[in-house]
Amino acid sequence: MKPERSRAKPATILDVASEAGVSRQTVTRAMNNMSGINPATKQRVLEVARALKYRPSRFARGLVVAHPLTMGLLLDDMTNPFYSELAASVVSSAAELGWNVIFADTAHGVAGPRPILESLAMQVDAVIGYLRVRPDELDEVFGDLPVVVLEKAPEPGDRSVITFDFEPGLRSGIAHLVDSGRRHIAMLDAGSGEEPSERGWLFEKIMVERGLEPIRIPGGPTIADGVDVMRRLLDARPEVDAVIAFNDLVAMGAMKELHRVGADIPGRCAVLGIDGLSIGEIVTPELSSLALDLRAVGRLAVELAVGMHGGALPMTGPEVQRTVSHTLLLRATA
Amino acid sequence: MKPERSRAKPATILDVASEAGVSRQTVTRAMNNMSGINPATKQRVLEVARALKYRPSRFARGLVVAHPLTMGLLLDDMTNPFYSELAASVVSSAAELGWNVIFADTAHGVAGPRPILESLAMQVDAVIGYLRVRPDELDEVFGDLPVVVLEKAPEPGDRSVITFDFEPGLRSGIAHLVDSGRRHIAMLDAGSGEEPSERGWLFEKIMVERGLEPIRIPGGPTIADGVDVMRRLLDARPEVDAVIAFNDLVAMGAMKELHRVGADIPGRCAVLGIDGLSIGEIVTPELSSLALDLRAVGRLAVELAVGMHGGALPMTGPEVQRTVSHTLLLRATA
DNA sequence: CGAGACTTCGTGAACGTTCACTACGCAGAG
DNA sequence: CTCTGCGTAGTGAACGTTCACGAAGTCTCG
Repeated sequence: MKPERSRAKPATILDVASEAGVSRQTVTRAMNNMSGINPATKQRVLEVARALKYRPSRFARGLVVAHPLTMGLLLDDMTNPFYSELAASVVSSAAELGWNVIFADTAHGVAGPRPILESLAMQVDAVIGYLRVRPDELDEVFGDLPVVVLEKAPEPGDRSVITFDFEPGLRSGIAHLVDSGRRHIAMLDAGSGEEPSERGWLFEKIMVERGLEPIRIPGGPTIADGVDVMRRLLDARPEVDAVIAFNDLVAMGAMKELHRVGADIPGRCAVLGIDGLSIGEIVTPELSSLALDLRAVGRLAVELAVGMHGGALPMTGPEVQRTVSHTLLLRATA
Repeated sequence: MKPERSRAKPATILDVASEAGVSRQTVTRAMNNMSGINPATKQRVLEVARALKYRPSRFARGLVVAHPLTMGLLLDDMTNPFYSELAASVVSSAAELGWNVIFADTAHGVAGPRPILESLAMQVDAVIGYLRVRPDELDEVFGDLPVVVLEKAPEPGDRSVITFDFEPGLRSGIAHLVDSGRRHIAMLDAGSGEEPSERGWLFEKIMVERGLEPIRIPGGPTIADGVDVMRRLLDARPEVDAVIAFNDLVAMGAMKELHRVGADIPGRCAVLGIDGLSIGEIVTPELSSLALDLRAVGRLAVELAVGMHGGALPMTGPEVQRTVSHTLLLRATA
């Protein structure tokens, strides 16, 4: 009464072959329904395969046939709509090129980002992601893997980087607010601590250029932070008549607070988000925003990564560094 | 002036070995920084490896060492927050168990879902997903792979299924609306065509049981559909004082329309969504909903799939069929 | 000076599959 | 009766890596 290898080893092609009384090659022919096999044998082999729960090893197969290419996508928090819209774009762009996408979410990592990175590096042929690690650490982990880093200022000798240049968008956003009569414009920022983010100091720079006072309130990047920072702003500077938020989530938090105190949007205070998420349409009034074309960003990232993988593009240098900027998406809050 | 194998074949461990004047094993030792190697040789090997752009084949390695397990996740549209919240949960639950997750988005498939399914089946060790295909087709594509199907009514002999039982949630939702004095409750449905969805006919059943008229308007599942169907409802049945929407997106669309016509929520008309998405918090007033614990669903799906893979659970039958239901999440619209 | 012990490195085998080729049996044509 | 061709099936080799083992060389110490 032996346990017939209950949970020992998964069946191999040889197990199937001997059980069905044929050779490896015949099993292969049956499994991949190739020509040159008698329908009766094919049937029999298939039945044996099923009985033995045989599944061809993807590793052994990958060794022999053309490898299925796989992209690693590294995101901070998939729950955030910004990242999920980006992810959707990357997945579909990659699919069009015949690549798979494997995900890693650094926010929910069990033991910090580093192990996640290491394990991802083993599994994939290229990486796209929000990588907030030093360049040398990048080399250490990924070696010569193609890597596209998102939203990072390019430095000479850097890997492929897609930079988000907030300046043109911010400039046109502020211009629009000023043109519509706003004079007390505040930025709901989310740098690290009291430090301004890049968006924060660009805002200050542009405002100063225009001879306007740059009101900048530090906070966090979530909806709740938006509520909080807007409340503080209203207390400290009741004269504000427009806010630009660190992102759309913060903007929607700010809108919630404005609604709570009964302030009309955009009458009493205009609101301008950053990101241009599609969920900006679900709030009332619909959120105006400095929009990034996330579909285009995802597609660009995939094209760069695939290009580097194929050797059409170098792994580093200006040729693989791109800049994208925002366009003013006017809906109803500004 | 030969092109030194510019784009011919990627370097193998043997190329590195001969170039560095050592053996395979020494290269292995250097790459996986194992003990028993002279630091100087290790350094040299590493340099050669880098120069040749050598990357160990994950297939060859997977053949020898313990396989990294991979989960396939099949979703309709990652852009939809419902799916992305679910995806985030699956990714993190899987990561905790040491599994990778590879994504497929059937909405953006190039040649229909079938090829996507086929290619996924080759790549993964288990599948979780919204699979709207016939059971026999499932067998055909996935064979004996563990498969967890989401949101499907269980049938005898079925594979693993996580059923969403809308009845308890709907019952308590309707009870709450009635208790707060609503009498003209409508369902903003999104079945196929004029046909009621499961949520639709359950709504009708419960309403009839209570002796109330079940008003059900067919529509679609998006925000825009919500706007549209609410407008039609307001035209046809101005007396409605509460709506239950097919999902949160439709509910938010309905809220937009109510805002547009200046109707107070929940004063003039209560709104109850289904799903309990976290983005329900960004609208004003915050959306009440029949909430599904998506983190729990994701975790459950992963546990079932991993259990089936490991042999702890059968591949089919009642032991791997679960039912989850909604809880009434009261925020501000009902 | 020789016996061990340790350090460093190399060799055969194995993982599971597919490709290219060969072998067999049998039909019909010459 | 032999030759050719076709349908079917099997065999050696290869893919690129790691594991288990063994073989040198160096060092230590009696």
